[in-house]
Amino acid sequence: MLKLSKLTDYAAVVMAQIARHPEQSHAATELAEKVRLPRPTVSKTLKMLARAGLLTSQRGVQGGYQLARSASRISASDIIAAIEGPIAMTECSHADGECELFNSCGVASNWQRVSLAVGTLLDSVTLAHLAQSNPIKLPVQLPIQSVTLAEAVEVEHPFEVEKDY
Amino acid sequence: MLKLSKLTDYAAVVMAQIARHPEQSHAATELAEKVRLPRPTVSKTLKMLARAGLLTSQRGVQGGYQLARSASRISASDIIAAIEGPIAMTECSHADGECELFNSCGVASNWQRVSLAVGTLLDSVTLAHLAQSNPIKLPVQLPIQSVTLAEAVEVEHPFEVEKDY
DNA sequence: TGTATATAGGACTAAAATGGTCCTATTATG
DNA sequence: CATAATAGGACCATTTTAGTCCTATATACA
Repeated sequence: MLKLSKLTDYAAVVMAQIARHPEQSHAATELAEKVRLPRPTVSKTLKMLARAGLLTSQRGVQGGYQLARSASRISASDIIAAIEGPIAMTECSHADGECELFNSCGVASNWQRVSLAVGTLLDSVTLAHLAQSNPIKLPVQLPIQSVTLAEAVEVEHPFEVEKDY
Repeated sequence: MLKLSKLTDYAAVVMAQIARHPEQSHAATELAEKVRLPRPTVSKTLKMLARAGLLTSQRGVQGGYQLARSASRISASDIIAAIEGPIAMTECSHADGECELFNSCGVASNWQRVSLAVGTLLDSVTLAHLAQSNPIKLPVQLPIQSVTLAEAVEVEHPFEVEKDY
């Protein structure tokens, strides 16, 4: 499914909620009510987001959470990474690969490129985008051009993958 | 992590192996040795791929698996979907949403757009791309322009998300 | 026609990840 | 000093995933 975890989903919802009132401080209890999710769970995601540096926190009376920077400077991948760790589609996607099958694999480097492309895409989506509840539908030019991929035409010749069709 | 399951990873490796010799039929045992993975597991993924229509199978002596269509007509999302089901980043990404929080959520429609964009990206990557073991690094223009997203500039004004920064 | 070689389908188990709750600090306000 | 908030982490139940294995079915060919 290539699915985000529920907690990541909650995180996005909560972040969006905060982004809509960035000037004030938001307590876990308040946010839980707003997004209609159990308080302990909301609290847990808030802690994770704060530890990742996306939220600042204030303890004590009148405390709570605020965005650490503007919503347009927080990306979807920031939020995902805060909850699930770095975005990597495969085991070997991250640099310090310890997959002993790396050599016999044959697709590793290309999966890494795909992973990179997905990462770039998710970088380009901001919390400001997500928080907008009544979106204007405008095409957005994504900076995918910077991601390199093998060219299909070149592949087919050496391996003759097209022959059987 | 937004990670693919191991089986999906195996599936990609096995498909790539087959794609490199598309004219011949490949038995599970042979493929398992080539990719150095346990036979039952490889067998399982092959069955899934066949059931999804990406491979054709032949039983009996001299039987085995072949690509159902050319490698350039099989996409990464085909492979992912064969193992993990349809690509959907969030619970509510697929049409028949039954998330009771949909209304209070506030980010649903935009996550759906992001999910769509990731799907489009994965559609544009073919097995021919993946199978190429020594990739030529060429920029590829992805058809992401067709995916609509909320415009950040428009978001910031109504909710004043930029004010606090 | 029988035997060997394949895949098909699904049951089953063990291990890991996830979701969710709760408890005990710590910090800040007034 | 009491109250209200976050910090950190322990803990458990549930679900998902990985992996194996068994039985049935189909095909080739001697």
